[in-house]
Amino acid sequence: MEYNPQDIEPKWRQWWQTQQTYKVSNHSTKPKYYILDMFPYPSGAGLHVGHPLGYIVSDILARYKRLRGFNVLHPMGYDSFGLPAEQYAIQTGNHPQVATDRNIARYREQLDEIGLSFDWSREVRTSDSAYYKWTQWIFMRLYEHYYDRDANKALPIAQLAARFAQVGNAEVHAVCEDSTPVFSAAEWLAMDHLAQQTILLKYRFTYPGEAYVNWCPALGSVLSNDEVKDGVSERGGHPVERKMMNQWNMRITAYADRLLEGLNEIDWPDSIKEQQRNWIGRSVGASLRFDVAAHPGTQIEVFTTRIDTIYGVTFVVLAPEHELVAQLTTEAQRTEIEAYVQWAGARSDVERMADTKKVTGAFTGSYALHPFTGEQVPIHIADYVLAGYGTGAVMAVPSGDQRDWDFAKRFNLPIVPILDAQQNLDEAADPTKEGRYINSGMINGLPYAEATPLLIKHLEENGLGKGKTQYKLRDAVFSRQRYWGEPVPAYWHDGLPYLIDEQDLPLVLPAVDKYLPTETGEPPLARAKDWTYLPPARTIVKSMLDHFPDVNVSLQELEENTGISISPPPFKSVQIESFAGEENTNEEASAIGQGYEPPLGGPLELSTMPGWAGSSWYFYRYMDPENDDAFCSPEALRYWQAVDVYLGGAEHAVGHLLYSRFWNHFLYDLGLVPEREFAKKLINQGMIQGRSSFVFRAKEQFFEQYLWQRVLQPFFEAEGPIAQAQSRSEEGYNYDFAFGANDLVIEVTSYKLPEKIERIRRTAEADRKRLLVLTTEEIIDAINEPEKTAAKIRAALDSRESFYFIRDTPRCEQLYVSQSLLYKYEPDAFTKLHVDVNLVDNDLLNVEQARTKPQFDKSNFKIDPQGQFTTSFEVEKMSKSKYNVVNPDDMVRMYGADCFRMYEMFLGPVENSKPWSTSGITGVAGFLRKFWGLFFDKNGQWAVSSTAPTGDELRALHTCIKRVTEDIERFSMNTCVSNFMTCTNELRSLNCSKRAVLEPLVVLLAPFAPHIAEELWDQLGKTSTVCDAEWPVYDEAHLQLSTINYPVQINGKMRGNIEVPVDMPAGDIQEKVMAQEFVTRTLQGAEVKKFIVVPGRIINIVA
RNA sequence: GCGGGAAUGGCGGAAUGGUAGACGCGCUGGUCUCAAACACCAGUAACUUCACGGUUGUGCGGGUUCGAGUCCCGCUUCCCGCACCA
Repeated sequence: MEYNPQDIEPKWRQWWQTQQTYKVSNHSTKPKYYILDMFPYPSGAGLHVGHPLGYIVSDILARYKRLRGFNVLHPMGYDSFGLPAEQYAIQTGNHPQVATDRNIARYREQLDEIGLSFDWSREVRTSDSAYYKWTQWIFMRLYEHYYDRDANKALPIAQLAARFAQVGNAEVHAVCEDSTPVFSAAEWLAMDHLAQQTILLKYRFTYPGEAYVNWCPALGSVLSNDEVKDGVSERGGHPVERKMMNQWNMRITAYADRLLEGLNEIDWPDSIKEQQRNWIGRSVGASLRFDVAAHPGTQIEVFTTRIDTIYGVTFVVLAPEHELVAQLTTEAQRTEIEAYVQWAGARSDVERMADTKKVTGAFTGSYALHPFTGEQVPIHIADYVLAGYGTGAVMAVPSGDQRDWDFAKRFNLPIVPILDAQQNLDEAADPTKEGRYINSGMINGLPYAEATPLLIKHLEENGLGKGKTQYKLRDAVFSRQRYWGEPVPAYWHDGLPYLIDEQDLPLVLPAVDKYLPTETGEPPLARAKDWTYLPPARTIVKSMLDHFPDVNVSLQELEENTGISISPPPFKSVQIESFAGEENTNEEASAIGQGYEPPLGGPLELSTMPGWAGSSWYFYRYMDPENDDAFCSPEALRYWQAVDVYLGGAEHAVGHLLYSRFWNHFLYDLGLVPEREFAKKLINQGMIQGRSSFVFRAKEQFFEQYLWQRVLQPFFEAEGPIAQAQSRSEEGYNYDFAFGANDLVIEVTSYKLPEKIERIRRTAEADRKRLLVLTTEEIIDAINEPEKTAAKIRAALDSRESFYFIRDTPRCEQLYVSQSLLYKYEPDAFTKLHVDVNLVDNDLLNVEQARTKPQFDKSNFKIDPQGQFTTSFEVEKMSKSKYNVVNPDDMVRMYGADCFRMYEMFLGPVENSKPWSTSGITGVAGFLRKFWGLFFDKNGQWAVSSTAPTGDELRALHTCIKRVTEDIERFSMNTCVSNFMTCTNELRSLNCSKRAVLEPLVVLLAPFAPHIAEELWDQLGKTSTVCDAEWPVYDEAHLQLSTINYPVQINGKMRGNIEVPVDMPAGDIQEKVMAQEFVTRTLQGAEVKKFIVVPGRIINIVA
């Protein structure tokens, strides 16, 4: 029987499906193991060969753990809300669900082909209402909680309100907005509901608020910081501007410290942890206030990490947007300041980032009073001070900070040295902390370590400021003015948001007529009819009342008269199954809302949630995907706990991976999940890049004046119709002519193409411009279907853009077609493309056969000297827009899924990025064929025998078991494949077809190449799946040799080898080694100072 | 500028401080064949030698060690992330 993956693979995939081999139960006595892939956004482009890399790694791990006796949860789903589907909807008018469903179907098809062991019964889709019901539910829990600094965890907002009623907020240590006023218990109780709720919003984890946000006009939506790269939107690359808007926010800053600490307990790549630390950007320093001369009562608060440089302060700088700018500007300076503020405001982020070296600013005319010396220092504004960080104001120390130094130089402000270390402040600032302080009042003569605590103490004792920790992390903007996302489960009344009743979840996306913002600029949900919330009992009663206008009674009267409350309770207590061991109580809930009639309803929120909402908790839904009563049952959570290994790309470092940790910490505080961190181990798979192909077009001018007039025309005139291929060189260009006079193929090679030839990416745009681009595949088509191709070429060449270079694509690199061809077309004579001149046998030129049996005579082809194409490809991110996508389907069709899986693993370490290349896949294909060949004789007959294996055979097997086991454990899949190859080669040379050796090998191979393993397992006579076999254990005894081959070094240099029995004593070994010819020869009588035997390893003679 | 990572044949890449280059691709030669392809066998770091062998060699310069690709110190280059964060 011959190995033919196309025969066996679909058969077993079908069998696994009908057997439900991959279905996982939540009830098992086995230890659990949860291995998770980052779920994909199902884009219209489908999967490319880069996507499955991580899925294959996790699949191998999942299958391996299963063979080792674990109950393995290995699910997959789709992050199916998102912009592309919506853009498609805007363009076509179809509901985004349509595109989403279609894309998911395509993804599923492709994923299935690879033989991945996902339990599809647990699939989740973030855009399913049964799923986003729980996204909304978590949103509601966030709204109902605040962060308590004393408890160091999230607590119900009702408890906070209760404490306000007892002690006011001065004593309460809770995370809130800086602008929150201080009030006493009496003041709190005197506030009306509206005022109280407004205060509470400053504490809630999710809250609407005015803030500077990244507004993207092209997308018509705000974006979070991590969705903006280099001043443009990550998706689409549209410009982004800063704009003050009212948005829902997520108070992630409350967890800044917890998120930092948590990094220490998880096994994630250093780069990811570092990126997160960076993003959170904790810096410890002090905040202090400067009084302003001639403005009693006005203070400027600044933050500094270098309070030790306080005596070097010679001016103060405010951000142009700072709220005090207008007040502090003197009449004399007003014109200048206003002009500057306007100029700075008009600058986009891109511009600001582009010239950070340019020093700009303006003087307000006012002076601040130095808090330690009382000296007057000028107050400037400048856009190097950011409004969004710290207080938007800095104390400028030109001697210690380069930006302040630059500014001082530009505006002729004094620079005062403050350290006695040799400072050359004429050239640059000195940011070091070396030496002792001078010109520094109370800290003169002290070093840095002593000065800082002293100054902070002084600040705090004199009420000038305090030690403070500042973060770069901003609260995350949580609303998007888009359609295709989770509706925010809140409605508005009197300018305040209210949550809808939990019973009304999910709040389903309404139908709209168009997916665009309204004419007045409101989000698409404003187009929905009746996008208004009425609590359900009221909805019914009200509609009844509406239906019977004769019944002249209001809802309120009805409630009073019947005694039946048809309103939902104003605050719903949260039922919590606590994993943290202590119960959160909601007893004090009555403290708010007392004597207050909740609003009957109101217009629902028009914005939707951002893409990261649904992906911040999906790993729990897989544990219990059908549950309609909870996002996940406590039982399921207790069993599966958290993700053991999480696999995905590094591009989510500060987005998804940080938000998920935030939500998880929150859910943990509520006792809803058992672990602080949701993923113990994270592995980033490297990106597989694409090779982008470019076509070259001769510039028309070049063709007319140079190529044609000076090269081609004289050539034709001299030679007449060309019968044979010829070459000619001219000014650094080589032209190889291959065809007759009228239809001509010219290969042009040159290393100095650029100025005469333009490079064009092979894109839709290029095609639209009717540029003729032929791939080698199309050339092959041209032979098979000359009419079709001729028509295409004719159409293209009818235009003036008639001359093109044609380039092969990486997909066809096995075909020896040279890299660039230039066609000229004469309409009258053109009938057929004579590519066959270059090819040996036309009949064999279809792709399928060309793959298995290349039939070319290489000598007929132009191949570049290095055997590589020298021009015109670049390694880039693989992407549909770059026209460099390689499809896994094609690979699977050509070589089979097992081969594709193993080849992807064989490419190199999982975490490395690498360009995709198919060269080398034949090595893996050959291995599979050889492995298969161990089971069959030359005639294809089953050859497995029950003979007892020899020591060599057992050693080959057990070496393989040992290495593969160790390598899987450390995620070194590429060396696993090597080990299989080595073992197979050895067994082949030993002619081993023994069951005792091959059977364990099949199990070993099963995680990597499940199809061939299942087939051979079946042929070995097994009735149950190889997925449930037992992982073989290696036996050290089989690895032992009777002799050891020691390498012998003399003075650290390898000189030879010596074979000694395992049990030979060291003294005898030395005697034997010294007698060796190569030893005496190299030593030449030199005295041996030391004789080192590292048992089992090496011998080193020191002379 | 700051932070993280990397640098090994023609290529992808292997090497708990212990024979550098496993495994594969590519290339060269051979067997088979009318001839090719497939397959199989052998070779393949560089320099040197008829050969045995010798010398050099893991980005560069030092160091620790009997022994360094691996550890330490100082650089260079490249990739990734952040970037006027006070």
